[in-house]
Amino acid sequence: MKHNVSIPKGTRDFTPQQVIKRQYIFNVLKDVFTKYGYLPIETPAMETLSTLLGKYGEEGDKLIFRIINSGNFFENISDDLIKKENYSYLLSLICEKGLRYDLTVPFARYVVMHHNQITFPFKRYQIQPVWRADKPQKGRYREFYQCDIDVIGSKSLLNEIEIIQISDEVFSILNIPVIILINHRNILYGIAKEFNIENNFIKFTTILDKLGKIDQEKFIESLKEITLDYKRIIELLNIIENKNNSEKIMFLKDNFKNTEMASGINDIEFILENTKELNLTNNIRFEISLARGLSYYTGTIFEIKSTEYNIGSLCGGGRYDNLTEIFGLPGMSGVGISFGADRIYDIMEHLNKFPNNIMNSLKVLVICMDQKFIKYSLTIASKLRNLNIPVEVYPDIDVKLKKQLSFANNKGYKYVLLIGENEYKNNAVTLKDMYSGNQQTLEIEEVIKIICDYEKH
RNA sequence: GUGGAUGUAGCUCAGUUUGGUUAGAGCACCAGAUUGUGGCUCUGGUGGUCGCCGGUUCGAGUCCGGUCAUCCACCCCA
Repeated sequence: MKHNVSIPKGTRDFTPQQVIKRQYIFNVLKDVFTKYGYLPIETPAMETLSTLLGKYGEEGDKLIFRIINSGNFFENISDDLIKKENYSYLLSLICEKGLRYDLTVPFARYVVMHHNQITFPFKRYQIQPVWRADKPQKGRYREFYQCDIDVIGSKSLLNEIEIIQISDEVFSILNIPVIILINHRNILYGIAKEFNIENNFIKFTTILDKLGKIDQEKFIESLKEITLDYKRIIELLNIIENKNNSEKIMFLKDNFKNTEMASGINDIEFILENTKELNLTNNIRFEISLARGLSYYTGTIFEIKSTEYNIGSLCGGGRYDNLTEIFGLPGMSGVGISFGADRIYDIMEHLNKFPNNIMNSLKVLVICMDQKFIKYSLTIASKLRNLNIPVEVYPDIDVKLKKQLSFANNKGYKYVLLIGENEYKNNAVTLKDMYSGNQQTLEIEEVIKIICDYEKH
């Protein structure tokens, strides 16, 4: 039978196995976040467009899913308006909401709306799906989960350090080797200023971001578009590329004397210095080509990548000074990072990083072989459940035993309890170990003991 | 938005180069070998408008045109 059903492009269903694995990732994240004093919040799937638009740059605005108004939204639209072909204005009349694009902007909105109930500095974590109307491909979905932590109301660089520490801890628990990339907007700005291209700053950063990703010729081509001085920039980048963190810092200090550069370097130096003795599992690299597209970042910026599998970045974040100002609350500096749970999942699946015992929640299947023993079977199942042992009772009594055992086998059950005439008469059950194939008829107390013993190791 | 690839059974895919009886395989499913015993093995079976529309032809899964969908890369990003 051909059934013609589908789900929207870029979205996915998750099987029980996948959900369990995903929950494992979420739980690791929650545990670490909680350990550092972060509290959970949740915000609605949709926000008003005035909250969302203009925060993610021109490209980002295009990728926001819009929700059409309910009811007869054409009611107030005259033919004249349609003839004028001002589509963006028309759109604004029939569409006032959109699906959230990330968790940082809704968080900023949340802080503004709730600031009189919040004690600052406020540390929150948030694990929820976001939606982007991107073209899907490997590691890119239209619906995916972000797991954000942010600290707002504190300018201290200790927050940056803590974020690095948390990231390192998360990825060492998940057993994914990563490299933590950091940079600073002021350093980028300092470079731009030196070459008199502050006017083209955003463009400059997006070009810089492609260093090493596209071939040198194309890179030079795009640099030419914004400055005639491109040779010096190339020269500079080539010098910097092979240096280690402290050499890079020295070099920039010596060659750039503007105040922005000085403050950026100061921050990076402080962060690197104070993470040195934290025994981090993963390396931090100061990467001056790291730019990040989101226009709201103003200070440190982060990105985390796997060193074993290329699937884009696993985390991205940074410091933003003015995000809440747009919503009318100035002077609230914040810093945060977002963990891409779906990519973390993909990488763990691909590199086989999930712990083996992750699917072990299924323990006992009860098979009742005749209607007469239903009460007896249910009583035994209850006894086990009272001891917190997960038990499933096969519901269709008259299904062949062969099929029920095959069911147990396919679902990975460790134990099957068989209940029939013999067992009932002797007030016992037959315990079958599906792994070894052995079985014995025992009193219920003995069975419980065996199952509990197994549970312990 | 630009470029490349792929659509055949529930799933993974062969077959398309060179058109030719009834379109195959593995997995999954059902039945049996085994009426109170799963996995392994063996035997048999169910299951297809070959993405869709049109064209060429005596004849199209195969050739041509269009269309839709999916995947990959670029862009950007988690």
